[in-house]
Amino acid sequence: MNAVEIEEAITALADQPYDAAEFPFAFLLAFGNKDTTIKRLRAGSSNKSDLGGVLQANNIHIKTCAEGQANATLAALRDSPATARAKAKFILATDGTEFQAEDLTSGEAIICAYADFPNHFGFFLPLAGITTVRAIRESAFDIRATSRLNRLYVELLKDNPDWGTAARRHDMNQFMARLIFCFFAEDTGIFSGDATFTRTIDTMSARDSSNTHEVIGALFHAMNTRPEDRTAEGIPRWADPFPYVNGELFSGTTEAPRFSKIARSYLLTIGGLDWTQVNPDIFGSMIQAVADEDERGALGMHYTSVPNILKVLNPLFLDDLRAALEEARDNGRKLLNLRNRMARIRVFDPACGSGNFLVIAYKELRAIEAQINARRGEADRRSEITLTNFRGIELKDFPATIARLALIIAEYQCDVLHRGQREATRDFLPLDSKNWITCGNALRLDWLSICPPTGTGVKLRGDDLFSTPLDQAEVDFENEGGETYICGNPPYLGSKWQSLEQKGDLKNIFDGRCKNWKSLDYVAGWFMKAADFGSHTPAAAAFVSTNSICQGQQVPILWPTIFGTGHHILFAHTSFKWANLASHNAGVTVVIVGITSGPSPIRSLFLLSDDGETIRRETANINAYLVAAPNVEVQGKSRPMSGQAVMQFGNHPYYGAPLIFSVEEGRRIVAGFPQAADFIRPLYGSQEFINAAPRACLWIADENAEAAAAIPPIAERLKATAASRRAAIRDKAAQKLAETPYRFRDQTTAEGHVLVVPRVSSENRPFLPIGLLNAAAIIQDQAFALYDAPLWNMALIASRLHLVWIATVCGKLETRYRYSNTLGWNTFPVPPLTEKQKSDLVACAVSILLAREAHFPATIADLYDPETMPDNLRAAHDRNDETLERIYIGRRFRNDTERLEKLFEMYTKMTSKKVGDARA
DNA sequence: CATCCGACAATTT
DNA sequence: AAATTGTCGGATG
Repeated sequence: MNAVEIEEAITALADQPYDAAEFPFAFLLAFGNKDTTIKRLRAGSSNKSDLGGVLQANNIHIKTCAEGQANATLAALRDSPATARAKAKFILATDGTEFQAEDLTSGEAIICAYADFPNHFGFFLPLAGITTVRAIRESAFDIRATSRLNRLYVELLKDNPDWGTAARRHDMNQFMARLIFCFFAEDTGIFSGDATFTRTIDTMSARDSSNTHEVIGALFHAMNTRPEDRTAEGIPRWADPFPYVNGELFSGTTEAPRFSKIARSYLLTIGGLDWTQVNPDIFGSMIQAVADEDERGALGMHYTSVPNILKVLNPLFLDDLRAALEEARDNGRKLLNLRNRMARIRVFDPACGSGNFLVIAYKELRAIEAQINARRGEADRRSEITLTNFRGIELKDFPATIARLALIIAEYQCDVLHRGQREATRDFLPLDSKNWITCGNALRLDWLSICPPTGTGVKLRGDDLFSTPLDQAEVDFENEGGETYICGNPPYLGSKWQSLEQKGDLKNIFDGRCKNWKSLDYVAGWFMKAADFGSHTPAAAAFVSTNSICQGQQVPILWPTIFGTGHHILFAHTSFKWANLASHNAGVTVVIVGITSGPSPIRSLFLLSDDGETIRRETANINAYLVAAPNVEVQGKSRPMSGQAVMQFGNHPYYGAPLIFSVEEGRRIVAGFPQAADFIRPLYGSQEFINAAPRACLWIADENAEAAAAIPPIAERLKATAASRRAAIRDKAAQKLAETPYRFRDQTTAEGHVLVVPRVSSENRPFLPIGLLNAAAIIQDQAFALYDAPLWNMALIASRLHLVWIATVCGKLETRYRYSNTLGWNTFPVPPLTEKQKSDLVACAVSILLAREAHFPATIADLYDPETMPDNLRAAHDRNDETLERIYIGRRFRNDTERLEKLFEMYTKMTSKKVGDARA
């Protein structure tokens, strides 16, 4: 169960009549325990309670009690020896009126009315195993509110299908945003004491809900009408206490959808929540799920945590402002200059979602400004930082609407925090009517018109007029001498997952500027647009991105193009795993890259140390691989550049899954038809090689096709292969291969021996897996093969030097090594080798093989486990490295940094010489 | 023809 | 549930 489902379940539980006997079980059920677990607890077999309650080991001790006994019961639970013995994390006591609980690990306690306990569900989330993401526990309110709003949204659309159509979706979204604003306003004092939004709806609308929409409509109408115009507009007297809000939020239609009885009661419940607790950055990111079928249930999928947002914003500009604040000390003049500078900083998020980057940036700037004002003795001064300087583009209407609202709420909260409730309320209404969040396709819109450069009057112009309502972003606003910072977390989509439209977006940006742009990730578009923006006006940009744009094939496509615009990498954060609110937190490994065309003599590279700490390193340059080294982009080559043997891609089955089977299956076939033995060979991909567990495959030469097909179990598999190839109707290559179902697409084998290199393998091993197999072995496409290659090639691949190269210039699968013949092997710089050097290396390779042999039948995975790697094997690798590195520089390298430096240097020399040759 | 990628995916601990 | 570690398909060059 995810957090939303749990919230729904315990809300339902609290709504039911209290049943003392059932409560503990219902409670545990709501937190996602399986029926069988509950059954066992009921039966008593797993119930460890010594007080007649319910005690689930390692989790919680619950006891219901007589009226008024909750406090005493909680004390008894705390003192119970069974609680300690079963290592309970929580204790809980309730009499159906009062509810008490304690987190025994932290000592945190809850005492509340029984009906209110769902408000504290975040407290108990560890019961459901949701502990890793702190933000969830700390934003229990946001989850509750989101989940309720979602139910209201769905209910309203059910009764008002026309509001769900494309034409009215915006009205619907704006309606929801207005509701949220009103809930927030009535709880935080933005509305005066008489303007109680929820209670007014409750009392003025009929219980049968028939006129709810009219009451809400009247309230919205009032909020869109100046006090002096209200009589003329016929605003009812009971709507009069509500202030004029405007701010575009209430302009346009004030019509409301019709409410069913259920929808009305949802509305009143949501209004009853304590909206002072809303956290705009978290709420905003979660609420996207409210209006999006795809994201519903996968709540918070694109949630960017505050620490991650700060990883972008701090090095981009906040650190610099804080340093300036530090430097200004109490110097009034300097403080004033800094405040003036900050008032003209623009933050632009061209993939803003519901605006959490903008909200955090705004809050941080306000915090710095508050310090300036405090030092200048102007603590309650009105802020110079205007919301119009926080701009965004968002594709979807609902998040775009919410982003504006989130900023408005953030502004109010900052005013309360830094200037006090009274000042905040006095200056808040009416809202500014300008729209500074544009709904549209960021890759098609002209960023210069959304953030016009200083001194010029660029008008908004969308490249695609149909997806860009022209009136949306007409904020004429020039920012003389101001700084612009672009930031965000745009969507990532690998080249073959993109829709035609998305491909078109990239074509629009990259076509004619670089070749092979079709292989770029969708996120590359944002970097390129940011670079183009920065070429027109001073700016710096930093995005969270999938790490693949800084790896392998994308590097030589994207980065020379970006560097060509005069940009460089200002700071970067190397790969770290993405974390979101989903309970199993799979997904993606990301980097953060900041670029600018301005001066930046010192550049910051952030890395995660082994114990998870972020380390900052200052360097003169950061290259496209996010390495502190000169710019190099390694271009794949189809032939080795330095005299290595040819490395081939393994044999691709190409829809030939039926050609592959287990070794046991192979034995069964041979047992029935001994003549089949001639056509069955051991098969090795990555896994099979690393774990010394080959599979079997059919391996049939053209001239044996008929003989093989005469064997029934083989014939069956050939038929299946032909069928699966024919089924790939759009793949021409597959259609052709259907005519030769007895063979893999490729059919290459060795004469004597073959060297195998897995395509993907764990990054935890100290050396790359490489091995020697006899000629019978078939290498499948999951591994590379060097057929009959001299063993000194193996010495190269087994070296630390080669691992460093592969780890840097090849792609990765998340952080796994992904070997590539074109990118990594063919480009690997090797000095010319003498026969003596070759035979020395062969000896090294042989001694590695012999060292492994001594541990037979240990697999590569066993032998190269960093914890348990045998000493003799380590020694053999050490000799290999010693021998090879002496060939390179006449001594051992000091460390991997030096190894990489040398390899990059050799590569640069190697490739620039090629260019020279071409000219000559 | 050859190959590089996956807001991953399957398996183990 | 978290940690570990590499399949498989197929568009792209």
